[in-house]
Amino acid sequence: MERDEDKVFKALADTSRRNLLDRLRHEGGLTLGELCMGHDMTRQAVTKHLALLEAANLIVTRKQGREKLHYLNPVPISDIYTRWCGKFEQGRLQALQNLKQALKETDDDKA
Amino acid sequence: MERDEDKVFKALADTSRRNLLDRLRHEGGLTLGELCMGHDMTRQAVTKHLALLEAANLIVTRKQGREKLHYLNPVPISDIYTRWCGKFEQGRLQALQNLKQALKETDDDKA
DNA sequence: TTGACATGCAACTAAAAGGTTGCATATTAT
DNA sequence: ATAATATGCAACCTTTTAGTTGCATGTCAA
Repeated sequence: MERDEDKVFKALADTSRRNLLDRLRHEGGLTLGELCMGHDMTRQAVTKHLALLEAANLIVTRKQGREKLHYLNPVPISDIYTRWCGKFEQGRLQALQNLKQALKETDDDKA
Repeated sequence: MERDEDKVFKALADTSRRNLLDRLRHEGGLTLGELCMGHDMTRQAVTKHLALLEAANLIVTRKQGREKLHYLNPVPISDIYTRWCGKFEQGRLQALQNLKQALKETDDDKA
């Protein structure tokens, strides 16, 4: 079983895909052709990236005639953001405390 | 050139590594041996995961005798969290607006 | 209808990722 | 010293990923 969370993290792991998301965040409704411009890849490579992003529910598409329009769906990122990063944010102070303590003990060793 | 951001995203892309971070967030200073427990992998596999996490600066280590203690460093996640997710958070409403508009136009087509 | 345009699908290749086994090294305890 | 413990390093294997090329399909315009 592959969790959705995992799909999202994997989708975000590639620079090209993050760039695609950046562009769609800035301007929704771009076609495949438009998304291909300015990338050093073939159209098919971009298609695959978009497929992964769609599978992770990070983008949503709409067919209009022979064109396919792409929209960013920010919800999964927001979910990760609150659920996982938030979890880390809660543990952040504790973790920093651990680190500081560890460094302090290292100093004690030297002294 | 491989950016730090990329290392962090790639490090977060694996479930096992996220689990390791979870454990270190909950309890700092665990040794390699301790981190191996409860994982269906060899010690060497865990070592590799930890190496990636350390390269991404997500964990910090301290050598104590023959043991190696591991600590979560929450800073890079916090950076991503504010810089990249925050960027998306800013674009979130716009993106949702794009989506709603797109769906509306789809309805108009039907009507 | 015919040509041009936008996208879809499939087979293939190269490189990276995740994991293994085997052996080496360093530290602690007896 | 020696044995046990904790970790490090390297070669190797398998699967996944990122990309390619080639061809098919669907839509628009003349």
